[in-house]
Amino acid sequence: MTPLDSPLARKLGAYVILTEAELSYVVQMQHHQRSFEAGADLVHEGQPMPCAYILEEGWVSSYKMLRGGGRQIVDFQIPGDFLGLRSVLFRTADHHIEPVTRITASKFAKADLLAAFKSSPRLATAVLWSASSAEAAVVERLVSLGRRDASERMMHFLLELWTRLRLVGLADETSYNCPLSQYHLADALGLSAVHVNRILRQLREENLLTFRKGKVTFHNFAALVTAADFDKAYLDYEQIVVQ
Amino acid sequence: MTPLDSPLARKLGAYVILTEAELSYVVQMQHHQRSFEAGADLVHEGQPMPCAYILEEGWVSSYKMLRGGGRQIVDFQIPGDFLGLRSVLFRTADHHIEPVTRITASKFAKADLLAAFKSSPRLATAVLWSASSAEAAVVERLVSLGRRDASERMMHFLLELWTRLRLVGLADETSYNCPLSQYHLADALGLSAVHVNRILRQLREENLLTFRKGKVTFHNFAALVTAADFDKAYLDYEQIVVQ
DNA sequence: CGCTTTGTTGAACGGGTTCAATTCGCGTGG
DNA sequence: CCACGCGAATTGAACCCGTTCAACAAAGCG
Repeated sequence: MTPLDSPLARKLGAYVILTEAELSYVVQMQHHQRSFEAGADLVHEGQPMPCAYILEEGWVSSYKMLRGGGRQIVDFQIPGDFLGLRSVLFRTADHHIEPVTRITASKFAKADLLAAFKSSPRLATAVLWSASSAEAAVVERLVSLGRRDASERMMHFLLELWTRLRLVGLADETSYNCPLSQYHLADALGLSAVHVNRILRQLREENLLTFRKGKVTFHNFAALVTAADFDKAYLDYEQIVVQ
Repeated sequence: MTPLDSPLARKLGAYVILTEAELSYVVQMQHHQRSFEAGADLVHEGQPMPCAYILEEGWVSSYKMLRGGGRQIVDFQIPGDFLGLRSVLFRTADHHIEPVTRITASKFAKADLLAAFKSSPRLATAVLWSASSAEAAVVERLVSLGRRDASERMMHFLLELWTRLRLVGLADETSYNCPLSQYHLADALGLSAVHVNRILRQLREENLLTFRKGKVTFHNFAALVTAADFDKAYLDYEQIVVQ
């Protein structure tokens, strides 16, 4: 694997310029690959988790279950994201982690990460930055659930996914492949699957975006960004690259 | 100030057993006290923030504004919590920070914190743990906004506040003082102030809890925990104490 | 003591849910 | 190759939780 094949290296490289040595360190951390089937819980809430993973391929969801059987998806992970980074620090996971598709991920131990941090503070900064922007995305979702209507939530969410996928080279100018079902969207956005369907139809009819057969396509970017009240700072991520 | 007077020392001490030296280090970090008036923005979104604070007294809210004028409160901070810890790492704050009451807080620089971390890894662990459980609380609120109805949200939120206040000695067995207005509750829980009022009346009439004149009182703890689907693990925080 | 903020209550409205039925896509086995 | 089965998508209709608008009471404060 070369740094260009590694979504994580691409992402970290977008935050901080990394040296050859740092890049190869990152790549080297990903040699222990393994694959998991869609739907099979990777981590079960309350279960101890001694190690974490770097997601290489496929999509994952992190969610919490409620007594009544309801489900709230907290976040999705895409290639280059960490799985269970928090759980490494603590004894047990505080939510479920389940692949949305078949995935491949590389395992690493707490010690590996700490060693990497020790050898390169800049690498540590990049990882922290990445973790921090994942947290910011969760906060942005909180804002959506609290104060945005269904249509705004959907647009905002699909735009946010686009910026994240872009960072690892998995989206082009106006579209990306997205394996999420309408049930996934519903459980992430705090809506019913039925209403997700209606909203998607509405957005399609308004010629704003299309989500069909696993592919999201934006038809009017400017209108979407405005209607969703999407923070344009996200769009400038690529300009973070400090050479 | 002694460790017992310091909410932060109390909280960290609940996570990890700290030595005399570590405790005094924590106390020493809080010598640079200053006070702020209620309502005056401490940090404005997008504004650079070179240093952070430890909240000593009073309550603070962190929130995001929406284009339409709506507000979503992301979290409240109580004594012992950090203000703008994240903003220290990054250049700019990603949300507003505003005192709910008149507060006193002690300033510290990024370097102070890093020095503390270097001198005591256990202190670092405790701080990270504390930051991490704040994040977990935000996730729990996300779940509330996505999948719980107004009554459950309210109960869950007031119970969560209780556990946090307990940790710093600001709540007794069944009650605590709470300076939040119904507007604050509304903006934190994604409800309208009118509906917050109705829900509080309902909870009072059902003899579950009372929130009047700045004081929250629980009347039936067991029923509340069940109705709110509140994770009892939170209640066992005091038992976390690992040496 | 008036003024502003906060709390309280009623009535009408509406976004989103729920229930139910139908269709579509697709892998599987006869 | 086609029928079957099953999960996902789609659509309609009734309902309901929470909002909005509006008015008023209470409490805090200079």
